[in-house]
Amino acid sequence: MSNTLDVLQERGFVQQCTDEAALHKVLDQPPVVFYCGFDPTADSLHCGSLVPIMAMAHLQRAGHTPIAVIGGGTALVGDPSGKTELRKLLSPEEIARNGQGILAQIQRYLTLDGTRGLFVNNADWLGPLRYIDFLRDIGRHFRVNEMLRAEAYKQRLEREEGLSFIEFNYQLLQAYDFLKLYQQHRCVLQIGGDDQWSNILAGTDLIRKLEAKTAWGLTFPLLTTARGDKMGKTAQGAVWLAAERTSPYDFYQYWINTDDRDLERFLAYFTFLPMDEVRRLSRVEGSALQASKAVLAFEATKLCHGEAEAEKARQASLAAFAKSSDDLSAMPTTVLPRAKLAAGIPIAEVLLQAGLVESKKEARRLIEQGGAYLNGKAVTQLDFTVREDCLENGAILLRHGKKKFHRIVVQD
RNA sequence: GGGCAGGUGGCCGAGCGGCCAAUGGCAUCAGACUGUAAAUCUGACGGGUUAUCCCUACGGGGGUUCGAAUCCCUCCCUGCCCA
Repeated sequence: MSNTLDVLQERGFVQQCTDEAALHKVLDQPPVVFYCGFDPTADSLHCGSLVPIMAMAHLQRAGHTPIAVIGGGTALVGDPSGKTELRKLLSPEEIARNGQGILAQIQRYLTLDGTRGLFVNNADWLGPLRYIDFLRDIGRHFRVNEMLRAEAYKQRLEREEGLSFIEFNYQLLQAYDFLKLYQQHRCVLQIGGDDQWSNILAGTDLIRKLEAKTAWGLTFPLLTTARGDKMGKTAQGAVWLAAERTSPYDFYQYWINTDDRDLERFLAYFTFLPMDEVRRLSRVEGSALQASKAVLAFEATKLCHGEAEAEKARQASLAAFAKSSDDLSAMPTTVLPRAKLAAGIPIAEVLLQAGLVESKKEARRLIEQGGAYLNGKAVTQLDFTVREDCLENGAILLRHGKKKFHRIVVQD
């Protein structure tokens, strides 16, 4: 069996590593306890977080023990790494609530049963910290001149917004996390995005200084799409893992729309398909890539929402785009009272209610530009009224542009 | 604490008394082309019971003026230099 580090490397997960040869050796003897932190800045993770999650899953599959650390304490401070601006601070209540949501999502990918894997909140040990004690025990090990040289701070230092003292402390807290996890769980590896590199090093340094032990760090490349956009962001906002925020259908569509150039990387990152299969799927050319993208979309949706939801999303997608299915049930749907429809509703109103436009002015613009469709036909009249006779098989299919669909059904 | 320079629409960045809902770039959206991809071209791009009418908007508040993003006062925020 190949070493997990080789697996991660082959799949493109490794950007930097503190000591590759040594880590390779360590990972030959599972279980190695490792951790990755997640910011509870929202009640759901978005698909950018799938990179660390998948990396953790690969490590767990190889017999290692993951600790998912929810940054309940550090989120009170705010990580400046790689950020160009100061993040707004969250209340402790918000953070606690967000942590719960995130835990549920991570558990779809990892087993965190207390034995094979753990879930902890760093607020547990950061909360009770006493400032003077912390300064004396931990603070003394940090050189400010050294910290200032870290890439993570450099950007902010050079920018106009500057860097506040609270943010500057973030690195100490994250290093302290690593130390605590080492002391409590013999955790010897931290993984994270490449913007975490200096924070991770701060942790391994601290463990060396205080425990005279070696710990390792591993970072992933910061994911951007071929176009240079941040992974998981669309014009409509982030692609969330929570079904209430991004429906399985929309999640599926996100992956279907992957840029050709990203396909191979994404298959490697976001599915568990063997690399031979990944390469085979990526080798095809032209429109045949669409079928490969469908595999990516299905696999990624299956991991996040389960096979049944993935299948429904696939059917709805086929129904909308390829007409080779008639199961539209997974498509985002709005229910209207039959009486209201019988009375007639202006098309702009319907588009607005369906969430396909954000204002009536936008609806008007869309119609004027020929981008509004009702049951597959372009709507040309600005004042078109939607009535009961628009129902086809009990539903109305609205479309914004080429690929944003929404279904309207009525209820008595 | 003192001095200087700044805070403009999702971002960058012009404007410096009326012609400003605010030049330009990026992003976004639609159309054409296509493979639910990319690139390219064309158009749109604050909101409102579509009106050449109203509302909201140039860090917050107050003021001068017929009229302010533009001038004055004050508060808040940021950077640089000095302490």
